[in-house]
Amino acid sequence: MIKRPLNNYISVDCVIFGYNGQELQVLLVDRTLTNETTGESEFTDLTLTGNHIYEDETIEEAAYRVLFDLTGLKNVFLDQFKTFAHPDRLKKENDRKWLLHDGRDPDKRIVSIGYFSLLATQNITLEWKGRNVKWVPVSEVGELAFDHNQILEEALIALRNKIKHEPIGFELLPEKFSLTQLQNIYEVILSTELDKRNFRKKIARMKYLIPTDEKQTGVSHKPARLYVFSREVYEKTKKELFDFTV
Amino acid sequence: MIKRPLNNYISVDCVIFGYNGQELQVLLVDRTLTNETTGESEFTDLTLTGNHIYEDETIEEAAYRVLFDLTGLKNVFLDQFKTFAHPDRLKKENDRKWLLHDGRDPDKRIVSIGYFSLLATQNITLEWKGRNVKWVPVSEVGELAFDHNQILEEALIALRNKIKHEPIGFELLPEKFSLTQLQNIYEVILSTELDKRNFRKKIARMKYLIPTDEKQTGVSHKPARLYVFSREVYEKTKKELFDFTV
DNA sequence: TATAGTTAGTGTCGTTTCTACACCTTACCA
DNA sequence: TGGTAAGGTGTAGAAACGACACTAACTATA
Repeated sequence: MIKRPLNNYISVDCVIFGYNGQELQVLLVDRTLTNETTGESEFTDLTLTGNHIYEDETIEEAAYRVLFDLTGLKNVFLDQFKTFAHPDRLKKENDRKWLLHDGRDPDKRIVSIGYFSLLATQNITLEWKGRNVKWVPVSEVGELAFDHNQILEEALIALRNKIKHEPIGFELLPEKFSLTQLQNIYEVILSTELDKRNFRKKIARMKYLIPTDEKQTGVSHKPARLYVFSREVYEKTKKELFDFTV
Repeated sequence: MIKRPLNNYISVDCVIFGYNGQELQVLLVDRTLTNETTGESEFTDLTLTGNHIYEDETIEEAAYRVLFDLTGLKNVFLDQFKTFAHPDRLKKENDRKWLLHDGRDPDKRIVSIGYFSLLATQNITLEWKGRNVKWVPVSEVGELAFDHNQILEEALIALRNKIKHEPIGFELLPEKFSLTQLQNIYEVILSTELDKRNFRKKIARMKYLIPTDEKQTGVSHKPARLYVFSREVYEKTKKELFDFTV
């Protein structure tokens, strides 16, 4: 394998959202600093999935690479939402220790470009760069490493804004999904409750959400009809809105 | 004056929009490379207003600094919209020459964080860092330096998206403005035509656009009533939308 | 001082969308 | 075959939308 030269002052952080049928989740990675002489853990906490980029790589390619390494998937929803470069963003005590241990200069300023991603699968690699990976409900996220709480917060803001105006909810669902699943996505992300009948009337107007002949299987109640999203129809029928919020 | 250390791999580029009553404009800066031996100009073109940041400065502070240097204003609308870091973004021939002449390494990769700004004044400094500054109608912008055409394009996309959902149009107008002025802003930015009566009905529903008792002066026709935007009212009355575009 | 020129400002009607609200249907399972 | 659990549907009143044309107010100038 050929080593490609790293650019060590640019990184991407990917806020990877998932949905388990109940809650919005985010993918986090264990960070444990082991004292080399005693072998004991100095601290352990969690980070977002981030990565440096290669010198000849675009930031978007780097973000897709992170996603591919975690999931094996290539066509994943990905959106650059904000960039973080505060001079103190890596300067908490544990962060400095971690960087030093990793052979990096904790005083060096690193720009991190934030992407958020919506995954339709819970199937992720369990180990990434030798570290454990897991889903954590967004509501249960505690204190994260670096400025990752802030990055997560901004990712949520970007997600909520985007989902209000663009059809992206089903990126968190399998290709074929039920309207109840979709409604739940909106309810969870926007912390709101929606009326089932009104929601369905709205969906019926969106010609790009197309009912199939298939139904749910393996449920112990009336199975729901499954829908698919058609990007072609969406691109054809979308119109521009002018409606700054009252 | 104390020299603060520069961070030479992070920069901000500010896409500064203005409105002259007719068109959307963007602020551009002359870039002329003078051959040191012959004294002749090797090329001349235009750039956006960008700047490196100081080592202890946040990127937002740097963007505000650029705006302040150009306008003397401090409370200007500013929005971080996208970050540009393509490996080849500074590698056009003229760009390499310019960087070399400036004592910088053209092979070094520089991340640029894009901000767009809306200015309510046409009063700008005429010279900035020894370079001429001028307003150019967006429709008449030719080929710019570096990747600045792309940055401008993305800024326009961000502006159009934002203005559809958030009340920011009047950031391009004086504190007190007429509804016709406001309508023109929307028409120009969204390349659309709006019905005057329907526009005004919509405005009437937005309680944060408040009519004053004042009228235009110095116009040779019926003077229009002036309105002001109230941020307090806006923050109180805004509600969340859920309406992904049909 | 009357008039021409210019922009401001306003109402209605038919259509679409919004909101609130309750019951029957379908399938599985015990 | 009856209980359980979610799926799926319609209506009516209110609000917003889009299309459409005339009068009002002010200035300049003849």
